[in-house]
Amino acid sequence: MAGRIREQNRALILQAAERLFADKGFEGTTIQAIADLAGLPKSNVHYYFPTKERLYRTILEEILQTWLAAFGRFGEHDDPAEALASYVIAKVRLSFARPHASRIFAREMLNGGHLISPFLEDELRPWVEERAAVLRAWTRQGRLRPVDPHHLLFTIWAATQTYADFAPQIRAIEGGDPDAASQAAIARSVAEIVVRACVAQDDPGASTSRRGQAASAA
Amino acid sequence: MAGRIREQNRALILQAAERLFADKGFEGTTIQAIADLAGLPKSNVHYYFPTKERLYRTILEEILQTWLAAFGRFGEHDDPAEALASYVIAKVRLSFARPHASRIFAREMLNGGHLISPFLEDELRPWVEERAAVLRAWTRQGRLRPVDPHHLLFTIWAATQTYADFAPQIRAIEGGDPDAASQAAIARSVAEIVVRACVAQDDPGASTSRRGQAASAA
DNA sequence: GTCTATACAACGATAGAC
DNA sequence: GTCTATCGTTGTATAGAC
Repeated sequence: MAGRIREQNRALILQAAERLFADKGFEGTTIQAIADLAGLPKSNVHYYFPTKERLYRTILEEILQTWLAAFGRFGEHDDPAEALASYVIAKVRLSFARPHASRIFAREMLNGGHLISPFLEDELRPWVEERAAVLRAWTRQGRLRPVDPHHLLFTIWAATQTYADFAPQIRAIEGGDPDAASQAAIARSVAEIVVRACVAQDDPGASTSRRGQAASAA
Repeated sequence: MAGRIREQNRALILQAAERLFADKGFEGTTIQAIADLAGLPKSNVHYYFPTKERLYRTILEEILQTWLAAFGRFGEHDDPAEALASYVIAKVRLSFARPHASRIFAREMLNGGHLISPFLEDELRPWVEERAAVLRAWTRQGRLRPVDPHHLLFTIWAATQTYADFAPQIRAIEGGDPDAASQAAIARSVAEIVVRACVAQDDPGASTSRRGQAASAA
């Protein structure tokens, strides 16, 4: 069963490469460093992935799939507070669960987004338009305050991904990396900010999210 | 007056380098590319800046100074809604005015923050503690809802800087880059989200910011 | 399938003519 | 102060032995 070794080595390389691409970027990562971290000779990396760019794109595509799967699919008939809170919480969880993926995605944006523009146009944009329609419907129904749907989503994405992308900043202010309990508290904190920002005060569903989740300050 | 040429060439190099470092990162930027963009031979870059790292650090330090100057200095006796809104608006303005600076800062974070950790510890952290004290005081006075001060600030930073750092994403969703009027509308939108999220409903100062700034959706 | 040796290109940096 | 030529190093990728 030679396929076993093949699978395992591929996985080792992908894992090492994801971490290094996240930490140092594409140009800052050498194949030698990937090989060292994976515990393999340099040539083996080239054996499994013909070029550095091919390896990078393999990783990037897996990340985009993960991103897509994490998008909430809330609809017009969901409860606004609940739907938004659970979306925010899922996104914060993803930032803590796969910080390297988040940072590779962030680097792709900083680099101009050329490699992911098909994703942005074909996947993200339609998703945003659907969600914006839901948000506007909620506003018409008086369940959501009038808020620009696009900018609300931008704010949610930014606020949730900052815990992965700007981890050194968080670390410097909080005095260390958050443990599992803190991560859950952070997710609630951010969800609370978002819900408070836009869910109508007299919406019955909002009451559950408005209470008992006050800040647990450092 | 040979000093004139010196100043001008230095400025040309710094300007070109800031843009390229923002677009492609430190490793992704070649001195040749900087020289080409500045309209100078490669050797001249080395004449004014002995090493690539020296050039990079010069740019980075100027950015940190700009960042520091943009920090709002709101205090306990300011109006919460007004103080937070003007801080958010100033930060959004800075993102649009100096997107390259923002993206170099973001890359520094993604790279682990090693070069800016003194800044984070010595400048940012004390500023955060002072502002957190103000936010807590406002909450005690009943002017601000109980919200985790740190996470509120993280959210503000992330939401404002995303317009520089993740510009390709904004572009893909909005269908183009925002003009001056759109930039002002964006600043108000984000400020509104932040103010609504945490300013107490019965605070008299909040009423001005709560009205008439509804979304101008795309 | 795995590893060693090496070709080839690109980059940062320097020396030295002007 | 400016520019040309070049050195030394590093990195990707490949060829070929095992």
